[in-house]
Amino acid sequence: MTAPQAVTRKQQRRQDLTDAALRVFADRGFGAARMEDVAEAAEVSKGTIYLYFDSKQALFQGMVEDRLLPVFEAAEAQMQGFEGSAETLLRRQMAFFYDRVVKSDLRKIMRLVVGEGPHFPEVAELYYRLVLSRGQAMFRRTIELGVVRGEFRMRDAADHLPLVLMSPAVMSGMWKEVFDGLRPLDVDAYARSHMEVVVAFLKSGE
Amino acid sequence: MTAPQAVTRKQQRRQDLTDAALRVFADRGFGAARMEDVAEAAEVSKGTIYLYFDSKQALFQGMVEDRLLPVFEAAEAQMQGFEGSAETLLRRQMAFFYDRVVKSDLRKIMRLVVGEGPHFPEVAELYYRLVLSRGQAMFRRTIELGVVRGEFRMRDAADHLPLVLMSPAVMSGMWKEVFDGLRPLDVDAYARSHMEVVVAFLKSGE
Amino acid sequence: MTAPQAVTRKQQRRQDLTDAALRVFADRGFGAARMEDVAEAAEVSKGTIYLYFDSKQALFQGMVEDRLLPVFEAAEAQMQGFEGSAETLLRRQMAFFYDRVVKSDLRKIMRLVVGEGPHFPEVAELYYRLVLSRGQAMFRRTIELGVVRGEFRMRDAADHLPLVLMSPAVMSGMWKEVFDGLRPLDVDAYARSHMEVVVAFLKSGE
Amino acid sequence: MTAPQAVTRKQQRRQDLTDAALRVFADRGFGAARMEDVAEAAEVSKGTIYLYFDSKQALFQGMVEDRLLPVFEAAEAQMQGFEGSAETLLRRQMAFFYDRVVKSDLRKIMRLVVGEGPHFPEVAELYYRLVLSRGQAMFRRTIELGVVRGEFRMRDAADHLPLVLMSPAVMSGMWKEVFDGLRPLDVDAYARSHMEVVVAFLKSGE
DNA sequence: CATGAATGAGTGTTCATTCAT
DNA sequence: AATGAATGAACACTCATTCAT
Repeated sequence: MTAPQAVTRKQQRRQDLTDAALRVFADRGFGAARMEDVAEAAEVSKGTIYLYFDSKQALFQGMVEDRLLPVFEAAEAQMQGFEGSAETLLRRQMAFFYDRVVKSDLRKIMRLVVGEGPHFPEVAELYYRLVLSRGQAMFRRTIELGVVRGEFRMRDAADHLPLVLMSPAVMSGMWKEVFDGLRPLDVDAYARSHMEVVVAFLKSGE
Repeated sequence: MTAPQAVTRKQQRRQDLTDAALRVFADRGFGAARMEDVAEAAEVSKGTIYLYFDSKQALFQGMVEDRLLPVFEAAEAQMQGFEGSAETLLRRQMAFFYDRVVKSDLRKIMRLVVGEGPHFPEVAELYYRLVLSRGQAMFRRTIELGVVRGEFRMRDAADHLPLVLMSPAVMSGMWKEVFDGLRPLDVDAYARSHMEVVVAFLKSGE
Repeated sequence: MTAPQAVTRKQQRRQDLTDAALRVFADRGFGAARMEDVAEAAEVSKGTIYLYFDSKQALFQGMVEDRLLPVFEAAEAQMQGFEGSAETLLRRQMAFFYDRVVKSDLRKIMRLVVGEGPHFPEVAELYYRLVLSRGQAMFRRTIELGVVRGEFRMRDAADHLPLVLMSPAVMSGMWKEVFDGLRPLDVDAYARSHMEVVVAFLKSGE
Repeated sequence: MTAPQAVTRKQQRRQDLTDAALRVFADRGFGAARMEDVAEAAEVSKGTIYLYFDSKQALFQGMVEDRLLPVFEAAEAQMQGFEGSAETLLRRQMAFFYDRVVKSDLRKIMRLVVGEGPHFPEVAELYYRLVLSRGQAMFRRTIELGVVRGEFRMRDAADHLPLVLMSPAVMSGMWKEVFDGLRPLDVDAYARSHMEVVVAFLKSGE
């Protein structure tokens, strides 16, 4: 009887904790974040965190994982059975990344991965597997689709193209986190410039 | 009598310390780095660091500053009096960034700035002023030169172009630091792809 | 449920800590006393002290305050509604000071205030307000009572009399703390001499 | 040839150092005083102190000793061959103490001895031997002289009288050091009250 | 004699983690 | 499950002392 509710409640608590953890880790950095800060932000006591996570590091990894998983499910769901042009798909994919990552608090995770990744191999590995590897594969398939359909030019040695072409989006997320106080970035205008570059390049030939 | 030697020795010590600091901060992150680790890496005692820097934070900031300053002097020196085509200048500038930042230990500073910048406003500000602001200005001047000379097409709303077009270089530095163990990146090949994209885009019209 | 016990326990801990602090600070002086010594003396861990006091200095001040407050409540309670002669009251007040301060560990606080007061303005101020100012006022009232009742002679310029007349008691406390190992002081005999001087002087005329 | 000058110079340096030490120790307390502070106050380098004193503790002891010795030579010199009344001698002795100790920086040493004495047995012992023991003996001889000459009444159990009667002078020195900021003390007026008490008591009989 | 750069033991304070309630 | 008092390892920073110059 109470089982389903209990499970729901437990999941809710876990989510409250990872939400709080994201805020606190992003604010202070992993090292300077205190478990008590996370507890306060989640409105629970210090000890409670340890009922859900084994350690500060496990909380960090759990937070990254919990936040990353749904986004890629959504990404792949959106692309399922798309029927339009390659350019439209490409623009849609880029817009998805800007909307769901750069303009949301997921960009904080992006920055945390860059900042703390080297000290948490599991996190770097998770991010690589979940985001970078699948993201590049999706992007590559779209480019190939465009080539096949004659929308885009064929390129030699296109191995690095997905990373090169998506870098500006990552950069914009970092900028918002690190330099926005010094020089605010208009993400929408920036994203339009970015898309123009990508599309113009893919269509260009000599 | 001892003055010239003393100055040299003092400067040498400071450089030894910032070198050690770069290694240790990059390895462990600012929070987890221990002053004793830095001391050991510099082969001095813990107390000695405090003869040169007031605090751990001052060491971090001093290290970033000491390393950033010479590179931009070199960059601007190299561009002085350049006479060739805009495309050649552009390629030279990008190659400079790849050689002197991405392929050197300066990329570690780049990552540290992203990771720790939000908690050290002075560092973010220094990096913005020294690297991002001047770097974008240099890049923009080159693009404008190309437009004036008829090598490149004129673009509307080119405000964000320098950042968009240079992002892949920054990304490659991050990748080397964070994900190279999972999937090694061939920076030279990547840089060629990057340049191809930039040049093809700038030359492309509708 | 646990509230009444919790309060008691918390107060008890605080008292254990100030007791330990008094012993350790008196033994070693504020500067040389180690927080770990206090923790050991109170049979708690180092960290526990910081659950009750913000810093070493706060512990010192809290200890002085906690110990000083009850004694002056007791002093003024004892004098309430006294009906006998001024001389009896005077002797009783002096005896109270010898019993409760000079012959107890409160004399350690007296010495600490002299030793550390200049570096802890709050402590000096607290001691002045709680002990010196109120003590002199009490003593002065008793002298005035004796003058009014004709037991004591009227004195000109009696401003400094309370301090002058009580100084020997303070001195005896210091002596016990500093010089007793070199030349032990018989406090009871000393106190009798002191009282004899005070009473003889107050009764003397020209 | 240079020997006498060298000796003089060495003595001068030692005196500069103990002067500086008195200021710094009195200001900060022994524990918080830094050897570098003393060096700066004496306008020498840190290392130089160790050419004159073996350690911080030796500096403290040397300072106390150097300052105490001359004062007692002066005291005993002044009393040599005095021919007047016991009361005049007594007043002169008390005035000497107020002038040379309470109203000079020697009162700082008095307070330091009380504050640090328990942790520096040699200092306490030195102070006891040089000041307290000889001071009490001098005072006692004067009282006995007065009794013999019929100026003062004979007292039973007069063992503690010198200490009891001189306490107010000590107290005034402490007050100036510790509480003068809270309530300034007029030492001259205080000293007159003190003398009145002592003389009136010694002359009083029943 | 004098210097001041260098040392490294020592200490106040923090905070992840545990556990009795 | 939840709490929060208690722990103790860890670390930034200080400063008495040394010694090469």
